[in-house]
Amino acid sequence: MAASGHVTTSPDPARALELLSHSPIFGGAAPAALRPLAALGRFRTLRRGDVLFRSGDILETLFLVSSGSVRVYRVVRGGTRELTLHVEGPRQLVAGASVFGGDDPAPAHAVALQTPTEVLCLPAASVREQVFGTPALAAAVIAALARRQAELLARLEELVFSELGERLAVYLLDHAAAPHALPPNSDLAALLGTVPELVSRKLGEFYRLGLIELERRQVRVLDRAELERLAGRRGR
Amino acid sequence: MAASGHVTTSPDPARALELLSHSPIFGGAAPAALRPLAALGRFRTLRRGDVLFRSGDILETLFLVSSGSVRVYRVVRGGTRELTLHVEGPRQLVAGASVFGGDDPAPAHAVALQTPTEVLCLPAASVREQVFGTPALAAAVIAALARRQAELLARLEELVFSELGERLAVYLLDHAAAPHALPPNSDLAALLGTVPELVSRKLGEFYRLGLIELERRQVRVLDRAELERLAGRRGR
DNA sequence: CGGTGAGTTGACACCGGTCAAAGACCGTGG
DNA sequence: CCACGGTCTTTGACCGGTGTCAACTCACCG
Repeated sequence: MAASGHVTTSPDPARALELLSHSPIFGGAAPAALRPLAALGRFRTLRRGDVLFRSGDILETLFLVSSGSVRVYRVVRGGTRELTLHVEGPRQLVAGASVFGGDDPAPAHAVALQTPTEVLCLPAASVREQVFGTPALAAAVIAALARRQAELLARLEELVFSELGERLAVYLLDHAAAPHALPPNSDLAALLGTVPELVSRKLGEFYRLGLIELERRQVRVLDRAELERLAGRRGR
Repeated sequence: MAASGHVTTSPDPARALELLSHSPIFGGAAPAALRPLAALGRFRTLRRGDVLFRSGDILETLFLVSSGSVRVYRVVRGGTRELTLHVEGPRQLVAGASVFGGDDPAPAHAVALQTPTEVLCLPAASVREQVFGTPALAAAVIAALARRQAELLARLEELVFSELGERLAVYLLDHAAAPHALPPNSDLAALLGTVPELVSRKLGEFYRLGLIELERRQVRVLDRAELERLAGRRGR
């Protein structure tokens, strides 16, 4: 199990302000509006696999990734399957919808993907107060939520209507521009909405077709044009 | 094609204010904050099938359903399939995310489901100005977007991980508490993310199992307990 | 009475998931 | 240095749900 008992957090208002003012959400606000938030922030350092929160938790904290990355996912089918909703990197928000959406419990789990991953923890109540009272911040948060919603919609459509080969091709084109270390098949499966066995099969198939090169989990795209065709940048 | 050339709109500040102040989104604001919006609103009356907007339109209008209902859906697979995202009834918002999410084009189509359907059209720029500057409104809009996001998430999970029988059972339990006129199978298919043939099969199956009664498109639930079991309100 | 559209039903193909077994890789400890 | 154990990956066999195509029925309407 991930270490959950003992966590280290530390304040650092200067770095917090730096991070806040460079994030897409809070960047639009005047430093004066951000200073009180920065003073309340606590940095927390995680290792790969460490749990940020669990589905069902009542969140009183908003997280802003400082370095590393955080994977947000749901566990379904009685725990037999996982679906990764998104992976957030530096300057991105985690748990935005939960914190602002009333006091509903979190709908997903969040764990660190890398060692180290550092997040800035902000108390929800203060964030809300500050955001609602600052038009520029309110606008930015609303825009961020709207964008996230559009992403979810695209993801929904992809998962429901396109088949595995297409989704994998999209992934490869998005992530493997340069030679790239492939995540474990179980992670890929969670991302693509399937199971590790099928990821293995499809990768093998792409390899046999000469579309990619596979060497000890390093992939390289060989036939970008064909992959894009498979990815469904097709004209029907 | 739906009549799109000629539309009638009319202002009615008193009714608009009434509608706004009773909607879940704007209800939290002081009447003083809503009056300027109400003055800018225009009511528009639609018949079944009339188009409110199309995917790709740049929306400069926010819609609030006054009566009737509006279906928001995406067309996929080169036009061969539709997926209904949600159906909004009175006092509900349509196009919220698009209006607040920047100047991206609308990601979905919207048409009226009933005759008549009346919507209040509000100019996006004014709405934004008013919302961002009023903390109570900003909070309500953010909460609404967050809730919508949670709904989308649940829908995604349902569509990806549960099978058709479960989804149909859920639909029947949600919509056919009392005897109820079933929509055309093509509409049901769009709602459930499948094709009319399969809806027909599953309905027939439920009928043969004695779970529902079917008489000229009127359904009645006979065995609620069994339907709920099928719907996956199952343990674990 | 013929035409049109929706609903129904059968045959069939295919994708995706499950289970099980075998192989590759990597660490630890003898 | 090698043997061992665990995890991840690969592969085969198999099954079931879903989508497609086509034929047929039925109701409604001119």
